[in-house]
Amino acid sequence: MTVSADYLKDALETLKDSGVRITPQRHAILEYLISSMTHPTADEIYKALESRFPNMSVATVYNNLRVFREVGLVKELTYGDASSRFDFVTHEHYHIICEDCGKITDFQYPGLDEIEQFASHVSGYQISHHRLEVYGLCPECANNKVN
Amino acid sequence: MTVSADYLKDALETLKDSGVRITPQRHAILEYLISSMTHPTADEIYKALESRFPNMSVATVYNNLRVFREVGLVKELTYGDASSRFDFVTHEHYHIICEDCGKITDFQYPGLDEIEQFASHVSGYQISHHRLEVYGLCPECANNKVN
DNA sequence: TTCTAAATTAATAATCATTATTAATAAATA
DNA sequence: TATTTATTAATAATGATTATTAATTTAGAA
Repeated sequence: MTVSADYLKDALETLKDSGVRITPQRHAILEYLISSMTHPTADEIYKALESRFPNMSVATVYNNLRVFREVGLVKELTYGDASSRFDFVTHEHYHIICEDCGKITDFQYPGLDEIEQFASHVSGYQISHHRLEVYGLCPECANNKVN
Repeated sequence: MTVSADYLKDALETLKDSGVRITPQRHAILEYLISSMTHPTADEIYKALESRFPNMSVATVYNNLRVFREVGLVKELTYGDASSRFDFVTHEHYHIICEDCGKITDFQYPGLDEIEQFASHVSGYQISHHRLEVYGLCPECANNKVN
């Protein structure tokens, strides 16, 4: 079983291999992304690290999230709302999003390759990947609705 | 087989039933959404109607797209890029998006209810709907890559 | 028809996430 | 050590979308 520490170790390795310098800011952003399971926005990361890096700029967070995206360490999630969320890439998974509180829950589901093949067949596209999200009410919010 | 004219007729009916006034601007925006198969942005709609409505404001386009969304006539599509795209709602379908030119092609695929049930089961969420997109290269762009 | 209230529009200002710019700093390498 | 390069921080700029507000249009009552 891979734990957080290993994810971080592997991520730093990936950066090193890609010729990207490992700065204290990058280390902290990565650490936060891995430890928090909340798919945070850039601003949330910024605020979370404010006490440790009082001088860090929001732009630095954005810049490094872009760097991480480019080397494949994070995925940018864009839903209808204002800002992007960032997800540390571990294994393939999908998201269930609560329409009330915005919480994002991971789940795995196998075998959607079939859809890609079908799409390729009917459209003539060369498929590279797909994106799937499920929307609904999380148990807490569903419960609140009842009361 | 339902044709464009019928879609428009039904859409106007929906507006009427919802107590939403049918203004010339709304008529034109709807007409454009239905006729163009390009999933346009608000700005594209604005520019397309500029000659017929020289005084129309961009805000009017946004306002009315929101009204249409609220009565269920259009869906707002948010991808990674800058601006939302708007899709007139006819039958359920999915999108294949070209990663090169941004073209959006519709396709239909049955029976993804199973995923919703699975997601509900593992997460405890009350599922309302899902969203799926497939990404790749359209035939034209794939061809250009070769040359 | 005329009057009144409500809805809609147009113009414009405001907001807010993200990106660009640039000077200062830190790190890698010669 | 000297020099080049990457990175940061601060800030300005951008651009999509929303809010505000006054003017206009429409629907329905009198």
